Amino acid sequence: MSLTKVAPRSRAKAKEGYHHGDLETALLVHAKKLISQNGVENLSLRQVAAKVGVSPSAAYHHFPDKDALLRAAAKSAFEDMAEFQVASQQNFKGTSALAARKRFRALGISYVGFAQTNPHLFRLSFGPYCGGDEMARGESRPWQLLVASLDQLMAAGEIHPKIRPHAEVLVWSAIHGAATLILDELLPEAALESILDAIEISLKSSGKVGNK
Amino acid sequence: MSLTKVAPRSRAKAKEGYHHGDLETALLVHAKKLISQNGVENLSLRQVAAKVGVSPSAAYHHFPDKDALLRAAAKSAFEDMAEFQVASQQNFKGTSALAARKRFRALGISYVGFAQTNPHLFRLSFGPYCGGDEMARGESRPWQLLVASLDQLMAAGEIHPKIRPHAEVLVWSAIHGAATLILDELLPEAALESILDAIEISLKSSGKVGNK
DNA sequence: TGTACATCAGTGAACGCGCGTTCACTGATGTAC
DNA sequence: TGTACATCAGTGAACGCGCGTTCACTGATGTAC
Repeated sequence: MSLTKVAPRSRAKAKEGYHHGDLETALLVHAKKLISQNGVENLSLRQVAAKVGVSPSAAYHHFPDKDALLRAAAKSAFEDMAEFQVASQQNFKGTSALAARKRFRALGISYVGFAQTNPHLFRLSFGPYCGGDEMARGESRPWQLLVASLDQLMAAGEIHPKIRPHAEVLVWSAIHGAATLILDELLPEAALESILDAIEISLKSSGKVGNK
Repeated sequence: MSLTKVAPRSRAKAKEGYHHGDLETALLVHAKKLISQNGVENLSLRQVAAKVGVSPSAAYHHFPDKDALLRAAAKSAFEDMAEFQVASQQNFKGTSALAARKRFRALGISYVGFAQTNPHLFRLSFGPYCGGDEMARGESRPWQLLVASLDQLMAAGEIHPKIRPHAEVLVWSAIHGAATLILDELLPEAALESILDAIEISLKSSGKVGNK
């Protein structure tokens, strides 16, 4: 419910031994751990506190309410996905068109892979607790990774200049849709390859379609 | 939790005046109504019963548990979307390529439109309570509408034969992703037009992409 | 048609539960002099 | 360095709440003869 934002507080690792050290981080970590096991809908503040080994009320010194913790967890999970994506790209170095395309595909495949490996965290990242603002403004890591990958594809001549401005939106939609539908078992996992092929075709073509 | 399926029971409109008449339908209708207002996460069986004007335990004569009601509601909401889509297509009759394309776009636009008009019902249709089976097998109404629209597009020469087998999957992913991301305010509503353009391009091209 | 009975869709009280949040508190840590 | 005090991150008991589900029940409806 509440719209207040999470207090920034000590981001740096506080020294251990002082009361708890860094309860905020600990709560976040364990919240994500429990969510990834049971889903957001089955998470309670008290569970998190218990897991961390702290009384239920302690959390209120770090988050105004449960919602704020969940929003922080959602944002954090989103960054986790970015890390996962970065790792998946590292096997494909170089500036060739081939390398750029392989990195691009790895980005999409890892997006879906993260969703499959961590379905509950993926669901958490989107929907009600989605931070929104920062991502809509293109400031999130996954978005930045996508922009960078498309820039490289463009530099390698794999994207038609007329299409480039719409590329992020198209790619994100198609991959996000694929991830969601595969998660819901509405599409087979194999569909992803077809989708990636189709995306590449769209990006490379001139952007003209028959008479309207 | 439970995996038991909803008892079929009297699908036909039972005569009013007998106890309740058709409590199963009434529960379903009011569950959807409440969900569309407050979201699934805020729905309780007791609320639904109260809204219908029946005791909380009455529901158990029609659904084994709350989960079963929610799954039935999810399925019903999905069919609602199909109705919404059908209505949106009716302005574009004819067998010309132009008409087929307009109907196709109307299908995508109405998908997103339904999501925006009924965000909670849209969210309900996918995710945890998604029936899965029937849709995965392509038996759901929205899927059938998509297949029909693509067949018409194909007949009108707007889809390259090599692409046709992958068309459903590509289109559904891209549109579903767009709907979800627009709902989460991660993409502007205007992005949909670009995406539809890109989809049409993909469908019409030959399916070949540079050396891999 | 009338009666006896089985079926079935409701009631309403009760259950035990875990939840988010509050409050007054405590005691460790940090700081000013 | 030592002391007095302010700050702050914890505790733990308590709150009121609405929840899903159960149970024995009731009374209306349908049915066999």
